[in-house]
Amino acid sequence: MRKQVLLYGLLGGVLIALLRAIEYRYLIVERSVEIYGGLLAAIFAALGVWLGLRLTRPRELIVVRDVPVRVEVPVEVLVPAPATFVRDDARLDVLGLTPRELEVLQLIASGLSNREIGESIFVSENTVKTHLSRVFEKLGAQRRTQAIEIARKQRLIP
Amino acid sequence: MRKQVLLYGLLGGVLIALLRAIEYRYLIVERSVEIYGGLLAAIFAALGVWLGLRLTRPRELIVVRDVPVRVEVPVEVLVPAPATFVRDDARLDVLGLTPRELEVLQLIASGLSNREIGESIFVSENTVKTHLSRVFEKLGAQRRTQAIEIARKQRLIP
DNA sequence: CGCGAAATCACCCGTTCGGGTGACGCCCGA
DNA sequence: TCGGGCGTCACCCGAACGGGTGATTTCGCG
Repeated sequence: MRKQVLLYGLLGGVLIALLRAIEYRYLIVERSVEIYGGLLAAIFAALGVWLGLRLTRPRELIVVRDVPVRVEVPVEVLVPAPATFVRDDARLDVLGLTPRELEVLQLIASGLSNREIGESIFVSENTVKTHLSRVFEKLGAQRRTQAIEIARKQRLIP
Repeated sequence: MRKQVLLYGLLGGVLIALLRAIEYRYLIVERSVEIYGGLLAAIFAALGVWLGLRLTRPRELIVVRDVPVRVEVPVEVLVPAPATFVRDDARLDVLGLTPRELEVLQLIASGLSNREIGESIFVSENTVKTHLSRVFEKLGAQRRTQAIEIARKQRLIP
């Protein structure tokens, strides 16, 4: 943060110096308003581009990561804010995915095994397998990883 | 597309006219270089902001969907382009993932089986399994779906 | 030169997954 | 009231997967 303030200050100083230089030269070389005007325009256009991008770029969030075993200290990292996910319900409809099927689809995408899914939604592992079979059939997938990828591309899951 | 060309052309004309006007006024009101320089600067800064935003805003794509059997007419939908993915190389380094390991990780995320991965990168299925074992170990995953989810959260893969 | 990291491959073994089949209860709309 | 969709569960079987061990080659770094 402080670095940014310094940067802006420095930039301002440079610009002022630049303007002085331009004005000074103008006093020496007569009738060159067009040249220096153009130069000025170009400089500020570039500045505008930079500034516009800088001010409107996606905000960044501080994210505390899931800490794996081998790391002792929690790590904080700047991450661009993700675009909000909007599920394609129309797509869901044409595929004919039922709510339950979508649910297990989301759960396999989160990395759970069939057994874990069964425990988390209180059904037997066999039931989970049945749901998944239908999901695979409807999505045209042979593996769960493939189903996840397909569903993601179709915007059924984040 | 043609509309944009026209727009830009029009804009250019306006700018030229503006410059002429400024210069003209300069001939009348003496010693006001600073004022008109500032004006010029402000105008082009604003132009720069607008242009920067215009040129770098996320494109929208026309997506032709995979058409399932039950739909008679192909559907086209405007979808905001996803924010460009930036891999967290630092994170990659901390975890100690080798390039080859990252490669197979990306391939399982795309839904391929071990055999298919082996065929696509011209190594044996056993080699793929070895790479994957190390990936799981380094990511702390038990399943490939879990590895995918973890890697995604850590911004190692899109 | 030697050492270690990376990449490659093989084998074994147990678990998980996917496909197929069959069955039962519930509920909603024709 | 009857059919069909949905959700639930079970069993079998073959394929895929994951874990473990061991081995070889190559390459860069000290």
